[in-house]
Amino acid sequence: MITKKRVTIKDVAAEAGVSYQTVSRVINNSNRVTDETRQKVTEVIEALNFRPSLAARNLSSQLTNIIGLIIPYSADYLIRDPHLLAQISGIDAECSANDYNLLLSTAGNSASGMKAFNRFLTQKIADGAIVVETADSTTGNDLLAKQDDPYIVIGYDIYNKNGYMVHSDDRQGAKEATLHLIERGHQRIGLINGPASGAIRSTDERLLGYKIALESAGLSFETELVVRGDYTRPSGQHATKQLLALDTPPTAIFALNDRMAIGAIQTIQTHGLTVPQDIVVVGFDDIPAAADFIPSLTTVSQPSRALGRTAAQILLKLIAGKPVKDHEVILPAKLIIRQSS
Amino acid sequence: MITKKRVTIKDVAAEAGVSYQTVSRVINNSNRVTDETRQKVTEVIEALNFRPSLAARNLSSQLTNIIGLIIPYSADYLIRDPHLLAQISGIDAECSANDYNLLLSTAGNSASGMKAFNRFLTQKIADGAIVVETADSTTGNDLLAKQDDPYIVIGYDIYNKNGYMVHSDDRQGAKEATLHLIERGHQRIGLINGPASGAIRSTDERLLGYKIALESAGLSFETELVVRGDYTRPSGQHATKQLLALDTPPTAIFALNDRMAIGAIQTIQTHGLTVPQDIVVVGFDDIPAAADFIPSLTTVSQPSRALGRTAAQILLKLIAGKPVKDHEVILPAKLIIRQSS
DNA sequence: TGTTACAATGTGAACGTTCACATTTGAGAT
DNA sequence: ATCTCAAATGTGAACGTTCACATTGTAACA
Repeated sequence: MITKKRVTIKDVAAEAGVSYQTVSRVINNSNRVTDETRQKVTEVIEALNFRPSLAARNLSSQLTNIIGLIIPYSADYLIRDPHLLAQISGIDAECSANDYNLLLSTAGNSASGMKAFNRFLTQKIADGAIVVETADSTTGNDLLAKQDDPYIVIGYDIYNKNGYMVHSDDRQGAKEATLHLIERGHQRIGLINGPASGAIRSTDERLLGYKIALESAGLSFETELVVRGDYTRPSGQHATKQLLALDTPPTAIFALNDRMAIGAIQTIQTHGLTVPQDIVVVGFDDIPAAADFIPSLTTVSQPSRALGRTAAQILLKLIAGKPVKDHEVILPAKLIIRQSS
Repeated sequence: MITKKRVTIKDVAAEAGVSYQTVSRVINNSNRVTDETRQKVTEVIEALNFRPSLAARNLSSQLTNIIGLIIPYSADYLIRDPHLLAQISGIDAECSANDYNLLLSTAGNSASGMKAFNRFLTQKIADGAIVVETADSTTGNDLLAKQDDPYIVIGYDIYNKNGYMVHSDDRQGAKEATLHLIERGHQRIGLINGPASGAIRSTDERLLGYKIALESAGLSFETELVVRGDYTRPSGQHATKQLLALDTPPTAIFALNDRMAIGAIQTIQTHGLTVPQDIVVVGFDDIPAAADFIPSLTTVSQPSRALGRTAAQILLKLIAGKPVKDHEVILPAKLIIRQSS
């Protein structure tokens, strides 16, 4: 380890011939300093290569200027989620703009994952936290509700009635997608569902959107047209086989995520049918592959980056003690029509 | 802001009837404490909901227990890079295991991006940094070389001769991919190259691997078979059109990344040809879409997670002042044979 | 029974900054 | 020339922990 003695605010002060407090004012851009003094101090800072100690600042100011980003994904899941980076990007943009740093804390179900999570919770390491809600997030979130620091969930905070959350309008997105299919004349619309109801709020919301659309069009909801999947491509393939095996197969399939939708298209093609000529397919999420796939996939795009940005904005307000009126912010999802429909 | 007074080590000490140093020993798992004392203190910590102040710890210990992750991507690029999350995941795993926190700092070319980067550089915010080298990383890395804290580059550190770097064996991966095609009997192998030579080391390495493979098989390197792309899918399509327009078109195409390979397949199909029957295609990267695409894409997989993990391991050694012998660690890339070849 | 040695615990100082307040400086009004 | 007031700058204390060293307690030994 380099044991070179650290350059402190006092070293700078001595060299510049001012008091340390003046140096402090300079590095904090306080306006209570003459331009002349500021100039001189700045030069010395440059010359001595002085870097203020964040730790000392934090200790003194009682703030860390760090926002924790808690991602309760297992590593594999994390890699596969295209939203996540977009969300992070939005969060990061907002944090950067406000001189906040972003501390990443993935917290899987593994021991080491929970360790990171615990460390985050048990140490005053950040001024607040953004939690990304996922299918995997069975543990941990409930713990968050108990501690003092403000936090906000991207997704649905099912553990804290008074919590803050930001999510996209899954219901409206699914409704639009379904209406889009109905408008194209489809009456029997198969739905590839997510895992068991209640586990993931977004799944329920999307399903609800589907139902509402049917209802508003005067179509009946038919149980046989709803097949369960688990958000993986193979499950989409499997579900599609079931749908195609029906006495009257659907003429359109709405998969609750893109990966399953791609699986659906593949299975349809395997059966000698063409998309969109024979069967139309719509997905949800707008993953990068959706645009690249042939046929390109009609899907519902979530405003991932905006979600991240909004979550960060609200959290920063909470940290600053400013009032935040809405506990739940819902951003609109957007239907993107491509070749598959 | 909640202004509740903070519970400190001294509050715990008073309550438990011991000195604050003893409390410190307990929270640091020092073995110089009786089980009895430890128990009592632990109970009080629990009861008072004491959380040690990271800032105070850092200030005292002169370490932050934070590793900075600098990602010089622009936001859009960041979202599209499937490696990145895998790398982060590996880094995070290693950090977690060693009680280190991971601070994210994306640093694009934008003003706000550079701001984050500067903040990182000008404040003692982390004990060390991991820099992800990218096509975008034209600025910034050179600055890193000038400062004291240890850092390591995932990719090729072209700014610092004495720097540390970890990357996958692009050359060997490309060589294997090319040999794979040669073994299948292909003599004319088109190559969809990356942007201008010299800009990205990995591109050069991959191209070199291609050349070496040709040479080792006694095949000549033909300039007309090498077409420039820019790592986007459309550029792959465009390049493929050029290759197919040759008097003697190649029977195999090796694209230096998957996105261009997918573009190549699409163009080949548009021309009424089939993959792999008429033309064989190989990519590089193994993005998620590579496995989903039809035909699934033969490609070279980078050990992204291992890269992250290794980088973190080395950085932690550097921070601890332990000797690190190799300045450049190269992890093997792996050819994944799928339908497209 | 006194000495030794080491384990357990306690005390003062230090880490580098910001905060709250005190002091100095200088320009304008009298 | 003196006074006033605000702007500029300076000083002591505090933030909560760890480090280095000091003290106490206790078991093992001669």
